[in-house]
Amino acid sequence: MSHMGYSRLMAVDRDHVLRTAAALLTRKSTATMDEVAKAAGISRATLHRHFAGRDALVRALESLGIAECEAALDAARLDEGPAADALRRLVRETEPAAGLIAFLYTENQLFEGDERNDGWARVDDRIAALFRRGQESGAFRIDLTPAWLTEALYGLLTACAWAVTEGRVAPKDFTHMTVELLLGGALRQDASPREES
Amino acid sequence: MSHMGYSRLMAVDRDHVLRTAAALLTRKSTATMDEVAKAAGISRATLHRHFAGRDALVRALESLGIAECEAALDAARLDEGPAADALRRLVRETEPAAGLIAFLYTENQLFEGDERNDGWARVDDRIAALFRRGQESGAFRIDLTPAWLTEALYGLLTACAWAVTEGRVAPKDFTHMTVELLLGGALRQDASPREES
DNA sequence: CCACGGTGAGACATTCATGTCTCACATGGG
DNA sequence: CCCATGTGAGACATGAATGTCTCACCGTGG
Repeated sequence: MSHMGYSRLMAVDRDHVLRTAAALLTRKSTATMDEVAKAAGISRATLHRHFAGRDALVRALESLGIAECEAALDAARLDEGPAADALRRLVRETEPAAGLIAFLYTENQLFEGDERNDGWARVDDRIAALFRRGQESGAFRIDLTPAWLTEALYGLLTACAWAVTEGRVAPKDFTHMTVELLLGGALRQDASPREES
Repeated sequence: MSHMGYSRLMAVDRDHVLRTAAALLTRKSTATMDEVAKAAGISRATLHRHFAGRDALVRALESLGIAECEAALDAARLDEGPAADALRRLVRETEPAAGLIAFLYTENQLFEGDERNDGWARVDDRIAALFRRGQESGAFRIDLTPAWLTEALYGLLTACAWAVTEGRVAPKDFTHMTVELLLGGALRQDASPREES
């Protein structure tokens, strides 16, 4: 490990492969190992040298996703300032990883019987703690449990990531759409709605 | 077609098979045709007699899901009364089909290249029209587009359905958690939050 | 210059879900 | 009673994705 530079025939960058695979599997969750290798610009043999199999690749993606979530959690400084602002920062920091999170959130249904990566428990706990803090400070309503708000955050991130890829939401609106719906909901709060019908 | 009654060895009820398959695939989206047949109490041969293949089964489930959505849309009477109340009725009517919707919402990623069942366009339009009506009446905020609110509804239904199956949300709270988050968001509106930190 | 490590390409066997077929059997109607 | 229909069980072939292996090649470092 002296130069860190690499031509197209040098040692494969594990991180580059993982991020390429994440980008591909985000769009097509059933992509073949061959397609993943092609997307990363390497051969299937080399891909298999770095990740023993598809399971290992998905597990590595899971670890990457957890790491990115924790990095976003760190960068958002959830303990500082109003909980609502902390949540806004969290969503903003999470946006680059939203596609990967969407893939893992829907793929996790496959790991039902197996042992669950306990990294998710750590991430879930930190997010739930933010919602709990907001409830205790009086900023968040208490009839929605922190566990549900955490799941709702995952769900909205996933929905908005897909909506962006399908062109239903503009990429620049990702953070606004996600965080505003999660925080304020669809109802207007400022004005009294005029009755209809 | 005289009696419509059937013993356990008589003609298989297509609707029963579909609903059993929906319930199974909701929990395990990768279930094999053999597992689907076992769950429905029939043999794989019989299952294949009714649905030419897995694709045909998923398509039939898609049609069932669209039909249930349209039935819920009809029952919710979206044109009557305040839009917020109409949305509450819609979520309540949709709850029984939430698992199936969750399966289709995540499985639809697989039908990217193929032709899309235009039934979803009808459902999407009716839901988006509800949100638009709410915006025009002044009840819903206008910075969240109807298309995004529609996607968010799907996403929250899916997230809440999964949260219920995983025990993170009580089944009886399904409608409340979903509709209250979608309408009101996480923030308290009545009281001014006391500042923290 | 040469040996070594990492890679690409391809062949090959394996596994698994699927699609298809046959046969035996139970039920219900004529 | 006997036949038609629909079913269950199982065998079989197919296709796709995967896992494993070999071989040739290239660049690096000695």
